[in-house]
Amino acid sequence: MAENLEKWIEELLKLDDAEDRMTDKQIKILKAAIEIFSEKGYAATSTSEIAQKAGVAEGTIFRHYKTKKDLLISIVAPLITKIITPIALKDFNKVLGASYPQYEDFLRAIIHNRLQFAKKNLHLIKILIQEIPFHPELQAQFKEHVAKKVLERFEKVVVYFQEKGDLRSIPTYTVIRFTISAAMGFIISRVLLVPELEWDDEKETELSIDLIMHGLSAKSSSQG
Amino acid sequence: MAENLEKWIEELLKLDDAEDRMTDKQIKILKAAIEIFSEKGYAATSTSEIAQKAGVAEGTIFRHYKTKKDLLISIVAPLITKIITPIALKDFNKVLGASYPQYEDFLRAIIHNRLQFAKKNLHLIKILIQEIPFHPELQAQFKEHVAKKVLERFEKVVVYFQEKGDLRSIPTYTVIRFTISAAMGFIISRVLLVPELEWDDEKETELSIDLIMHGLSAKSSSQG
Amino acid sequence: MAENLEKWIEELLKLDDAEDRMTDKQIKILKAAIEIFSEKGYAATSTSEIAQKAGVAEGTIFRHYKTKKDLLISIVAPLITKIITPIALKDFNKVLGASYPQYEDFLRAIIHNRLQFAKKNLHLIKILIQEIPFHPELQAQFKEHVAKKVLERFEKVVVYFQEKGDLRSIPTYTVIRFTISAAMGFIISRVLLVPELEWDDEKETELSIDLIMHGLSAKSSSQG
Amino acid sequence: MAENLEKWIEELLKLDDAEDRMTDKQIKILKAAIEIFSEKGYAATSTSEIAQKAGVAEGTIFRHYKTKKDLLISIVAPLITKIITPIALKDFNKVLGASYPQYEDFLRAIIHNRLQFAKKNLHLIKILIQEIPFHPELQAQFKEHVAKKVLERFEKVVVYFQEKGDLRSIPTYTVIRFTISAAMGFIISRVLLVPELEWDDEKETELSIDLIMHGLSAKSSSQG
DNA sequence: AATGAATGAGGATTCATTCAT
DNA sequence: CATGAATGAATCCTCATTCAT
Repeated sequence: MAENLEKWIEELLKLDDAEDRMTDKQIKILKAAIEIFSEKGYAATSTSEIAQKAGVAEGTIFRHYKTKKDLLISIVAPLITKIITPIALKDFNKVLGASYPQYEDFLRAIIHNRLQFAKKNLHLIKILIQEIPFHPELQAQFKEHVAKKVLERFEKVVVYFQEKGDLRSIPTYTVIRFTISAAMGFIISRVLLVPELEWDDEKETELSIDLIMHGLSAKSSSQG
Repeated sequence: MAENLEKWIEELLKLDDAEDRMTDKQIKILKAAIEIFSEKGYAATSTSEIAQKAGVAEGTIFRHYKTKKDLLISIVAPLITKIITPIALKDFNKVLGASYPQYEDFLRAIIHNRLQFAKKNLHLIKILIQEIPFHPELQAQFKEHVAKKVLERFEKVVVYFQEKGDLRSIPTYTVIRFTISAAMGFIISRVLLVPELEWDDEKETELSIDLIMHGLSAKSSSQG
Repeated sequence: MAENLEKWIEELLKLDDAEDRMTDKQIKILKAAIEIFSEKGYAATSTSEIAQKAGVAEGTIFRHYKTKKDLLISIVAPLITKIITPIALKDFNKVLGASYPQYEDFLRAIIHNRLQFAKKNLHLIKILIQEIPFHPELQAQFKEHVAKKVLERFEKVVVYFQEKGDLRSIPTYTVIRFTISAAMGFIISRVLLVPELEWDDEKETELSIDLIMHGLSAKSSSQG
Repeated sequence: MAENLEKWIEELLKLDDAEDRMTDKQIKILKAAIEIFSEKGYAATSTSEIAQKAGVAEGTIFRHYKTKKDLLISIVAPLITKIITPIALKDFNKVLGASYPQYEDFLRAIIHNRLQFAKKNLHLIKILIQEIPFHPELQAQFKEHVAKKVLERFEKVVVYFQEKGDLRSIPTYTVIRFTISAAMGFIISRVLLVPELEWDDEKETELSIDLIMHGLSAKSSSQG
C-alpha cells in the first residue's frame, strides 16, 4: 500500500467519486498545500503561497475549495477516513484469523506497516499531528474513525492473547498503551526526531518487539 | 517544585534580574499569551486578542515585547533554559550519587517528577510541543539545552547500570528510547490525550516501571 | 513634448512595457499619490489617504506596489530616467550641430523648454525636490542619470564657446553654475515661489539671457 | 556672528526670556531634534528617537513642547525671527549709510556673511528649506519676517544704485532676483550640493561678484 | 473552468501624547 | 521637573475571498 503521495492522492480521490475526478490543477493545489502546511503549519500558510507553488491563480483554489479551511479538511478528512483508518486497522483481523499466532507476530506486522507508511507520508503525518489539536472537526473525525475503532480492535486482540495465556493479566488498556508507546516511540524517532541517523530498521524493530514482549509476556525469558 | 504557573512566571523572572522585575501588566500579558497560544497556536493568535484577555492596550504588548515573535520567545526561551532543563536533568545525578540503587528507583523518580510538572504546566507544554517544529531558534535552544544534556546523562546512567549488570547489553540508545517512550507514553496519555479518565497515577506508574524493567532487566523476573 | 501630467503617465508606462499596460486603477493611484505626495510630502502621506483620493481600496495599492516606498520609487524613478533626463539633455547636441550658433541661442532654448515643462509638471517637480534628499536610491539615480550627464554635456558646450572665443575664460564649472543659477532662479521664482505674479515670460526670459550673457560674454557690450 | 550652533541656541533662548532660561535638557532636546529633523525630515522623525538621542525620557519632550509640531515651531520660529531675519537684513542699511559705496561692495558683504552662516548652520538651513513648504504657519512667518523685509530693503538698495547710475535701469525685481539667484546658486552649491569639492571661497566669491556686476553694471567693463 | 484584479476586514506595529509616581 | 509605563488611534501591510472577464 501507500506507494507514494502522488498516487495516494490520485487514487484516493478518484475512488471517491469516479465521475467527478480531480483535475490536474486540483491535484497540484493539494500537493502544494500539503507541502506548505506541513512546513509552516496551516495558520501560517497563505493561500497565495499555495497558489504560487501550485502554479495556479489564487481564484482557482477557491473554485475547488470554498475556504482555506475547506482545503485543510479536504486533505485531512480523507486522510483519516481513507488512509489512516485502513492502515490503523490493518492486521488486527489477521490475529483472530490466526494469521498471527503470537502477539509478537502481530507486533512485527503493525510496526513494519506503520513505519513504511510513515516514511512515505511524512508531510501528511506532520499535518495530522500539528493540526488536529486546533480543529475540533478533525478531532471528532479522528476519534470516531481511528481512535475508537483501533482501541476496540486492539482490545479484542489483547484480550485474546491474555485469555490464551500469552500476555500478562494487567489492565488491557495499559497493555495497549505500553505497546503503542514503545512502537510509536521507535517510529517517531526514526522518521521525525532523528531521521538523519543511520537506522537498521530490521534490527531496531526486532529489539523493540523483544523489549515490548519482555514486558508483556506471561512467561519469563532469558536475556542477553 | 513547580507549584503553579503564576508562581513560576513570577519567580522565574524575578530570579532573572532581581532589580528589573516584571511589571504587573507584563505578567498579565505573559499569562494571557500562554493561555491563548496553547489553545489556538501562535500563528492563529492575534495580538489584539492577547491584549484584550490581558486587559491591557495593544500597544502595551509592544512596549514590553518588540514583536509578537519576541513574545513567544520570551515565553519559550526561559521555559527551556530555566524550567524544562532543570526538570529534565533532575534525578540523573542521584543515580551516581547512589541515591537510586536500582534503575527502577531512578525510573520512579523521573516519572513522578515529570508527571507532576506536566499536570501543572499543560499550557506551557502544549506550546512547547506545538511551536518548536516551526521555529528554528527554539529548536536550536531545545537541542542544546535539553536534548543534548539529557541524552548525555541518560547515557551515563544506562551505561552505569549496564556495567553493573543490572540492565541488558543492548544498544544504550535503544534502552534510552524505550524508557522514554514508555514513560512519556504514559504521561502524555495521562495529561494530554485522555486526562478525563480516572487515573490511579500511583498504580499506573508502578505498572509502567514494571513493564519497562521487564524489557530491560538482565535477570528474568516473575510476573503477574 | 510634455503636454500634461495625465498623458505623461499614460504614455510613459505604455512605452515601458507595451503589453503590460497599466490598469485604470493603477493610473488613478499614481495620480492620487503624485498629488498628495507633492502637497504633504511622502512621509506625511498615508496610504489610506491615497486610496481614498484614488477611489480604490487600500489593498489595491499594495497589489500594484509592494510597499509605500515602492509607490514613491515607481513615480520618481521613471520620472528621472524617462522624463527629467531627456528634458535635461535636450538642446545640448544642437549646439555642436550648429543649430545654436551663439551661447544665447542655446540659453534661450533651455530656459524656454525647462520653463514649459516646469509649468506643466509642478507636482512632479516638487516631489523630486522634496524627496531626493531623503532617499539615497533616488539620489543615486538622479546623480547618475541626470547630474553627471548634464554636467558632461554642459561642459562640452561651454568649452566649445570658450574656445570659439565667445565666452570668457573663467573656470568652466563657474560658468555652468552661474548659468544654471540664473536660469533656475528665474524658473523657480516663476513657478514655485511667486507664481501668482503676472509674469511676462518672454520678456523675463530675454532679460535673464541678457544678464547672463553680460556676465559671460568675452566682448563688452553697451547697456541700457 | 554665528559662531556655532550650540552658542546660537543658548544665546538665543536666553535672550528670549532672561528669567525663564532653558534647562540643560531642553537644549539637548533641541539639538537632537535639529539633527534628526535635518537628516530625515520632520514627518519621518519620531519623538522617541529624539528623546533617545537627547538622552531624556519621552515625557520630558512634552513637558517642554506641547506637541511634536510645537517642537518644530520652537526651532524654526526663533530661527526665522532671531537669526535668519537679522542675517538676511544685515548690510542693507550700510549701503545707505555709505559704508558700501558700490553695489559690489554690498554684494561682497552679503555673500560673505550668508556663506559663513550657511557653513555653520547647515542643519538649520536644511530644516528651513525642507519644512517651510509643508507648514503654512512657517510660510507665513517666513514671508512676513524675511521675504517681505528683505525685498523692501533690497528694493531700496537697488533703486539707490540705479538712481545713482551704477546699475542698469531694468526692472528692480529682476535685478534682485538675478542677484539672489547668482549668489544663492554659489552658496547652495558650496554647502549643500557639492561641499566635498575643494572650494576657493575667496576666488569664487569674487568671480560671482564679477559675473553679477557684468550683468547689472551700467558701464561696460573689460574682461578676462 | 480558470483567471487575477479588487476588496476590506483584520493583523502587527508605531507613535504622539498622557499621567501617576 | 523628570520619568517612562500606558494608551489607542493610526499606519503600513496581508490575506482570504469575490467576481467580472
